[in-house]
Amino acid sequence: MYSLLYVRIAREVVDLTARARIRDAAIECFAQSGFGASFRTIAAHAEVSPGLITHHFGSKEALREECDAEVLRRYRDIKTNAVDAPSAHLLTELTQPTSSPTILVYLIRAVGAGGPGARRFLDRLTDDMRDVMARGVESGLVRPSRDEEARLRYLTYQTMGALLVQFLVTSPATPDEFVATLGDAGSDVILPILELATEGYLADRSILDDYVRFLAEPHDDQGASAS
Amino acid sequence: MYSLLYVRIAREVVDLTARARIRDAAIECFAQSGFGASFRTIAAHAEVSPGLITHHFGSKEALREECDAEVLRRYRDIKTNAVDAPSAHLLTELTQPTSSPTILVYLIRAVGAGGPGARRFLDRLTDDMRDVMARGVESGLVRPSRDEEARLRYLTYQTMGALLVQFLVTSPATPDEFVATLGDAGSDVILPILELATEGYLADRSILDDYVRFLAEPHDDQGASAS
DNA sequence: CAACAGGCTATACACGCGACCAGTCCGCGA
DNA sequence: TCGCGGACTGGTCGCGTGTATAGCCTGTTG
Repeated sequence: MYSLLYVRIAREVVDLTARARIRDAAIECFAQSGFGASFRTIAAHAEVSPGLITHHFGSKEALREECDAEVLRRYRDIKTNAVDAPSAHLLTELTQPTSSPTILVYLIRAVGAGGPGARRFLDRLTDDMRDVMARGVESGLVRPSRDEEARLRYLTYQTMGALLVQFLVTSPATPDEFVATLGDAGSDVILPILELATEGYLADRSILDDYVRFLAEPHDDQGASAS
Repeated sequence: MYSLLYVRIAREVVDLTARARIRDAAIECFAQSGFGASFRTIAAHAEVSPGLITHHFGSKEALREECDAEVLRRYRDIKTNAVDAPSAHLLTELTQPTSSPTILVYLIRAVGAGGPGARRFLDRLTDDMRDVMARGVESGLVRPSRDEEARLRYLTYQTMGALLVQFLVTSPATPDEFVATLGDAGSDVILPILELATEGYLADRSILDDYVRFLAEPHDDQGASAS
């Protein structure tokens, strides 16, 4: 019994157990070539046979879920370890090569894949953003919103969406190439981001004020919606 | 000779020629189920045999390109026909069910597919946005930017990205269902959009001002970058 | 009337995928 | 020492894809 434990510990230290190696290889392959990466590719990358993946995970979907969980875990680690750098907003933080390019690209691909998985990732991202924004509002750095949750969600969608689109049009060969692209085009993208963040782009307040006034009016479609 | 002409005209009026029917069916299927839609599905939708698609278009990529061109053409038509409604920004216009849901979803899917095709679509969208923004700046409705092109590009990426993400997490069964979803969640999304557009979310100008001052400083990495 | 041309169909092919399974090897436990 | 169980392998299967091709069927032409 304890010898089995020994083996497990030893393999975790020196080189991981085959199961973990497959998982890590899958994460890398998914980030590299999308979730269409074949078992054979992953197996070759993990230096195991294709059949072993099925043996350990049963199906591709199960493997995908385990990879998702692992990436989410690592992402949280990166976030909590980077609290010392109080960046103003999410994108600045994500753009930093601090977080592993593989994780960033996996996030983007997970969102890009859509479905419930994408929703889970976005919820997690929203959670992290929520803390940042709350602290920002408290410190007076960011304006309070009339609907904090809605603003949070849309900001997340917007930010991740811009990142996703940038990724899609670049179609980089490797995650590192993508973050390099971000750095290259950085001077072109940071200025509009900051401009839009501090000034917006509408010079006329009337549209917003009209809409707020419209929302303040009583509506009748709420009570009768269920019937 | 004229009888052949007659046939052509008649089919264009009553029902289109098989080639056009395939193209339209492909556009609809691509919007409905993505570009992975099979020849068989498209053929069934166009009421022809799968082989006929190959016969007319040669390959799937060629079919795709023809669909892209057609959608872009129709999109431009929709845009030019809707000049009478001077909407402030793109998303308001796109959200309207004025433009056919199929076209909107095809746009989103084309961007989501990535690659050079996505770039073409985004460039076209940027072009349209450029006119709107220029007119807005002229009329004093929107603030001028320190870098109009960069703002334009990022705004397009942001807007389309948010739309794309929304589409991906909803994973609607049909284009109509998607625009319906937009309408349902509209009250949750319009407010943050307007807020962010007119006020931004940063209360402190210092970050932007610092960056602008930083850009004004002379840089040495430009001349030595090539070596 | 007969022959032809082309739109159109049905079938067949090659390929890559995930899933599955019989068999091998190694190490722990009795 | 023997035997058992799980890690692991390589090959095979069915499926669905895009592509290629041989043949039918209709309308036109000499």
